Amino acid sequence: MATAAPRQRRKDARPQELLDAALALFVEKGFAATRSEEVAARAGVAKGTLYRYYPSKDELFKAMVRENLAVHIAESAAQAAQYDGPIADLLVEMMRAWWAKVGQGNAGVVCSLVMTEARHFPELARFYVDEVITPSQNLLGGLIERGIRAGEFRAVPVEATVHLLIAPLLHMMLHEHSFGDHDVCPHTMSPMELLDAQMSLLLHGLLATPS
Amino acid sequence: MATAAPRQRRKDARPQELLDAALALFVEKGFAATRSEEVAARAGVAKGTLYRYYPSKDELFKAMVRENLAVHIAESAAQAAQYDGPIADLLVEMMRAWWAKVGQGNAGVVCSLVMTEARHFPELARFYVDEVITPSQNLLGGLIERGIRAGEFRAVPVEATVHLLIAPLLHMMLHEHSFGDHDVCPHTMSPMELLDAQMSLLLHGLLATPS
Amino acid sequence: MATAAPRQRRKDARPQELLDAALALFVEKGFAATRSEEVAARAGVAKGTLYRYYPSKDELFKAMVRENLAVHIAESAAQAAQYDGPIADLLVEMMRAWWAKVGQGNAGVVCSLVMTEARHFPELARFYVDEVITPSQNLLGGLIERGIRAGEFRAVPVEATVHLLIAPLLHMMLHEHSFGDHDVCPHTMSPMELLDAQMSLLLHGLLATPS
Amino acid sequence: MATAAPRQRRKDARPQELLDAALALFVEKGFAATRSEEVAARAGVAKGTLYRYYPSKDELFKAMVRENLAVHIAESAAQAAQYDGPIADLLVEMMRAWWAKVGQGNAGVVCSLVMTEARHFPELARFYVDEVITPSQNLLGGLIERGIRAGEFRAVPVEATVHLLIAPLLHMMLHEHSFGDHDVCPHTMSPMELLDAQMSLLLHGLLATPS
DNA sequence: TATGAATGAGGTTTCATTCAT
DNA sequence: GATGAATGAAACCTCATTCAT
Repeated sequence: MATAAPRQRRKDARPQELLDAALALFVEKGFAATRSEEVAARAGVAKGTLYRYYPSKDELFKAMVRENLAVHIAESAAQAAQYDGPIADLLVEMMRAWWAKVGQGNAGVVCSLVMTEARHFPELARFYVDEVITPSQNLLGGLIERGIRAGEFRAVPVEATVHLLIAPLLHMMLHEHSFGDHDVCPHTMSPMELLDAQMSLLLHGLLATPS
Repeated sequence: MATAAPRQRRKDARPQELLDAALALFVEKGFAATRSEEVAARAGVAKGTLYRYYPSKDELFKAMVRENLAVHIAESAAQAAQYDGPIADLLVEMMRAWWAKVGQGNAGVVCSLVMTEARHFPELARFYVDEVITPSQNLLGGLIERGIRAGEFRAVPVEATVHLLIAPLLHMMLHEHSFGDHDVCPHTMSPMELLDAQMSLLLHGLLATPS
Repeated sequence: MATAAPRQRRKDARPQELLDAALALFVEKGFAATRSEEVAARAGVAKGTLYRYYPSKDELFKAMVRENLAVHIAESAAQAAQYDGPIADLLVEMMRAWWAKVGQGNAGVVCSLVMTEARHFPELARFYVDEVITPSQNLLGGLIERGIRAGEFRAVPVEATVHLLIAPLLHMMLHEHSFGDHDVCPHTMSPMELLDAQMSLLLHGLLATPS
Repeated sequence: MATAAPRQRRKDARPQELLDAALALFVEKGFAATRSEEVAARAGVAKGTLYRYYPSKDELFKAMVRENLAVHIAESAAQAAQYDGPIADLLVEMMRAWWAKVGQGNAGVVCSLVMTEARHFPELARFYVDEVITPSQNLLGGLIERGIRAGEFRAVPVEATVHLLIAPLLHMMLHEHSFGDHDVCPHTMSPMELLDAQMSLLLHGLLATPS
């Protein structure tokens, strides 16, 4: 049948459409304030249909998060391995690449959402920590250690340094998520500007005359 | 009368007891998942009593936030004014003082809560931005500028630098708030260690041989 | 003591002040929508004081009704007995007197209130019927019968005629009570005009040429 | 399918079933004393179902009133226009027709209910005045004026006369509504008897010897 | 498979009434 | 007696979830 194709395509796309709708609404209004029916409506289906794909609102949330984070997991670990030049350059490159992926797409707001709703979803929190935070920290931590061993970096505390690399960007995203609307806090910096300034500062320090 | 004292002392303390109970529960379970009755119960009163003091659950939340933030507002601006030595030392001093105040007491978790629940409380978000974030940024930004003018600091972009000072600490608090329970993410660093490492890094930079 | 007098006077007046406040508020907002505390406040006392005088909101209502109706009960029966002239004149006179008493003072709105709230207060309904409605009907019915026996009136059905005398005035009061506010129904007739027109019509009929 | 019918028929009938249940309970116990859940139960559905059809208890009340009054609005105006004989006969006819419609069916108790609850529903009060009271008054008033112009009636004040036509019947209904139960006031007159007696009295007057 | 009518547990809020001071 | 803080039953309403069609 000619009509079967689009209908089938439609049906196959359902789960993704529902997850997209869920993401948009959870970001906009928060998990608790979003009703299942709204999600269904935004995905163009009826309330009952949502429950054919996800057995509860909680599971919908978790599926949405996993789906949107899964893409970015276990990606960029490889490029760090076979690299040769100065670690500082690689570090800058990786931060920029990370931001290009996370900051622009869905992953960013999903991270904000996870932090925001983590108390309701302990398993999800653990998943996020295990699959997103820890790998990222290990990746960056490994780079720092390489730089130190190579004599390129000073013998800084690795964990703190990693935190100092990650936190400003994550915080900026969460800030945008929490206060971005209501024109409450007009940003004068673009994220990339922040990133560049951050990397420059971290590498060279604030002091004019290094001791 | 001797018996009058506890009664009266009790009554006068009610609002604060309710705010304390609210803070504890909102932090523990989030705003939406906390029932008014639980707040009342934790404060040792019945459901209806809560409504004698705060006309709704929303207002209770707002009052709790304002109360806990009000203490720290408009405090530390003064000490920065009449200071003479190196700005770097003052900066380190202020960050440590800020952390001692905010990181230890209630203000820290309240900030995390505000970020977490900001979408439900637009007015509160604005209040927080106007009364907490902006003043803090101005204070630190002023210091950075003084340092640059004095030739002590390099001509770094001020806004990004301020962000780089604040974000790691705030993010650490939020991280603790979101993932701290469920022993999901055992910290190996103490906040003060992080702060020291952060300040050292920011001042001297990561590179071993400054260009 | 000099201060005892006014204080005592005050206390003695309490019950009446409470009943007055209750009347005003019940008329204004209805029984269910009036809170006990409002009644107390309007009477210038605290909530608890109200309960020293009336054991419940229901009892307060009943007391208020009885108090306001008691005055008019068993009054005017006497004047009808030793009267000599035309019954028609007496009838007109009594209706006018009744209106002057009931329509102007509190009794009118209390009647409206009783009708409005009667379903909640069965005993009160019975009290009202027994002490107000039935005596009034008997009084007027007796007059009509005297008029018929004297040949002054046609042999009309007594009960219906009594109803026709009473209903228009009661209805006008209730109408005012229900729709009087909200400038929903501007009256062009004064009650006395209505009463005169009514009596004239009832006595002489509508038809130009009596058959 | 044979089984589809009752389901569907059931669903379509829901609104009306709910309105019927609401009418019965509001009449029986008053608006404030009737709980939403009772209305639902009487209609044979659960609490939540009621709210699928009417967004609040207030709206349920208003819908019920409008539904029950809408039938009678804008009906009988026509029959008055093309009539030829004596106005008195037409008047009697119309009053009897009106009573047959209003007095027997739901409209009567609904009118009583509106008067009783009018203070809580200002918009509804206005609706009732505009759509029920005023048109009725205009209709009857027009007839009276026609009769006066035709010389059939004396030059009586129109507004008062209209009031005298309407009030006794409305008052009887309200009386029944307020005191009818509790066998508090056994009626010896049937409404039709009252109506006939009323019309006779109004037309011919009470006096035996018209002056 | 998709629908959306129906459900009812669960939450917020009100307010008549009590009682220690 | 007077007060008003405290109580908790009761009412309204929401919305996640189910299930007959």
